[in-house]
Amino acid sequence: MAVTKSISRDDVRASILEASLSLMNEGGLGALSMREVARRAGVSHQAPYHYFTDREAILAELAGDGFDRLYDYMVSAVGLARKERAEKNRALGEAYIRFALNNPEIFRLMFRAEMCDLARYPDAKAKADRCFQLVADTLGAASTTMSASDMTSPDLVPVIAAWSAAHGLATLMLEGKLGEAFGETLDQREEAARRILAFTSQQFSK
Amino acid sequence: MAVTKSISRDDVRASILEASLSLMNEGGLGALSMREVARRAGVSHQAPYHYFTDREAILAELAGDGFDRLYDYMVSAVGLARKERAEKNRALGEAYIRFALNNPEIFRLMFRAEMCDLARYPDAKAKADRCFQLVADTLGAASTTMSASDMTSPDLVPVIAAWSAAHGLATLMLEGKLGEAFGETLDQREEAARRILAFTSQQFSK
DNA sequence: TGATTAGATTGACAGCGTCAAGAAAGAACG
DNA sequence: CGTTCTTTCTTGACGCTGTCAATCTAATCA
Repeated sequence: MAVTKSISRDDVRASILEASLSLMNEGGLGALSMREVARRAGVSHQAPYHYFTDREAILAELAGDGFDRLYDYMVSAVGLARKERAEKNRALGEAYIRFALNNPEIFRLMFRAEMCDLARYPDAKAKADRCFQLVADTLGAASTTMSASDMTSPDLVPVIAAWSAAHGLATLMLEGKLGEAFGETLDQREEAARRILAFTSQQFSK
Repeated sequence: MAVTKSISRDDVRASILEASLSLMNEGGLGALSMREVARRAGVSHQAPYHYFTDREAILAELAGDGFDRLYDYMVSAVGLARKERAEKNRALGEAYIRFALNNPEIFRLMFRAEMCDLARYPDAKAKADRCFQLVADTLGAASTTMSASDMTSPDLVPVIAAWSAAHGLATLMLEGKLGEAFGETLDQREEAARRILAFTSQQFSK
């Protein structure tokens, strides 16, 4: 078995994903077309179909990567935070919003049901669930584990309430619904989000 | 001037909008194509361009209608609520979420920046601003008026925090991120949202 | 009536996602 | 070595999209 193939299978696959990502970040989700991806990756317009069954499969992979990165954001933020529960919660929310503001297109992709039906892509779904579990574990009380199928549990009400607050703020800022006076640079916007999130977590800390 | 024209200009315009709306509600935003709209409205594929400059103009009009209906939802809910401020706030949030769950596609359209750039459609923007103003006036303290360009005001922090909580809950439910165990029928989902919102508004009522 | 003009239609173009068939290149085996 | 088989990739095609351009229709006005 040759140690070095000139161009390995994985290389092509990686370059397709890389092209997809850069395309999405440059021109938004709408700019991500199979043909343009192929063009950027330097392959024929049909080659991506040998690695992904269809467009949605690429989106699912990108979304999965996004959830992995969101997980890292949150884990490291919570780890760095002071040990008080309120501080952990605030750090979690801040990380969530920081991720959204710094990766707007991926964040949109991750949270739009019609983009990729996660039920059809178990790998991506597992990565998403891992994030939600982290949110629930961090925000939730000492309660051991709560599966996603246990969402009706009353214990989850505060968790979902707090998660919603962070998610809504991220979404509204991302879509520019809070007015541009809210800040033009990324730093200003992050700072504004921090102020609002501080108020929210203070209220939620009874 | 004839009182009855067989088919008036406004009729065609209205039927185009109606076709767009039903198409969107049936197959989602992705199913809304200019050509299919024209087909449904019974006109040539180019006729819509005599009434709307492009696809985005139709979306802007639909979004504007959506903001009008959201406004009505909220005004009537707040009017019916008991007169305590906390009750008004809860009613506002409930109306917001009820609108989202009952009009998912329009709600998505209204809050996705890339769908239609409201800056380019002043009419729709005015209708959106009217909604946001109502939210601010209802949630906000006695403070008189706060323009959208005054978003940096500290007075708005609690307003945005509460709005974010409702918007995030609506979004997460709409996109199925809270698990299907959360309720399959619309009534179940509305009831679940009510529970969570009750918790949130309780926390925000100090 | 005939001229003008606004409204609506048909036709064309480039781009899209994806199915289908064929080419190219490498491995397996006589 | 030649032959066959399999995996990898390309080319070509189809029907769809949004939109520009030119044409046709029908109503208005002199």
